[in-house]
Amino acid sequence: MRSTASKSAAGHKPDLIAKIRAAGLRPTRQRLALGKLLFASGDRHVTAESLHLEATKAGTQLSLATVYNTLHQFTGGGLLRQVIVDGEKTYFDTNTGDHHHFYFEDRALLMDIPGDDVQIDGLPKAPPGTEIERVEVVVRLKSRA
Amino acid sequence: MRSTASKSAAGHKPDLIAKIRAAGLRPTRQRLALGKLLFASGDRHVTAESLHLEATKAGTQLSLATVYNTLHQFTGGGLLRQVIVDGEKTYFDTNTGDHHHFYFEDRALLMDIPGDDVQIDGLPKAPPGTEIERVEVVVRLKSRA
DNA sequence: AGGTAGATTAGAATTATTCTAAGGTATTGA
DNA sequence: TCAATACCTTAGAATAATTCTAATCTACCT
Repeated sequence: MRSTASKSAAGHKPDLIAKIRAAGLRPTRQRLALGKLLFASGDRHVTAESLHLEATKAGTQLSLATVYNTLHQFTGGGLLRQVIVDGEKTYFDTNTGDHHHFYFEDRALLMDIPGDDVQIDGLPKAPPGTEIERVEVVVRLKSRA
Repeated sequence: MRSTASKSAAGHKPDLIAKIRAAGLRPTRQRLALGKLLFASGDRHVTAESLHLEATKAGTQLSLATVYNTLHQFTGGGLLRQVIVDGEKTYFDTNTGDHHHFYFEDRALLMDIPGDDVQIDGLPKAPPGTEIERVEVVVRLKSRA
């Protein structure tokens, strides 16, 4: 053995490990594998099922329950954002910034709305005793006949 | 018998019967009962379960499946609008006009945003081959600490 | 290296919703 | 008005997404 790096972290980007640690989580094999899939490329939108399939195909064996757990833990740690558009499935978005979504109804596909140009005017104040946590805009698209 | 009105419609507002007929549906006892609950007062937001409970309390016996069916049929006929905010439940809104929602996360309660003052600017065009079906704005509220 | 808190897992449980097949009822045409 | 029929309703089973449970494992601190 030439290195003192922990086994689980071997061959993984320190970035990813730091990211997971920053979320208050241990960098386990499963979390590293899912984190790699999620954060390697640009912004992504996944469901628990799609990510589980992807991980399985990539050779990581883990249960769907773990994927659900991990997605929620990542969300809790600010690494992901949950987006709800169709009541069937819950989507998780690696873009945690303030932004909005296109939703392709036919394909059940979610896409970030590029740019931060979207502006909403004329919103009434939050009712007494409450405060606005977030404003979500979903633009529902259907394919043109 | 002094009247020739059909049995099921007895004692019900002709308005409601017309409304249900206009949606292409027969004014059955169950639909009239649910329609009465839904459209008697102003705008309402219900879930299948809440409406089923309400109907049961009001003395109408009907199955939850019928409530689901009826809500979807009313939606198909343009009498209701479906609103999805939390992935747990589907809400139905008697206000079918163009408007947006406050969502009280703590209470899982939906409320129309009053007025049509909300304006959204800076939205990009719909991607090629698609068209915008609807723009939905949900303002998520949490109670202030 | 060993103990322990935290993580993972399989499978059962839960929850919302839809389906199915059988019996009921509003409508319509005679 | 009445029977035929197309549409409704229903109980219960089925489905699908997600969460829970309790047992086993593992990362990490000492």
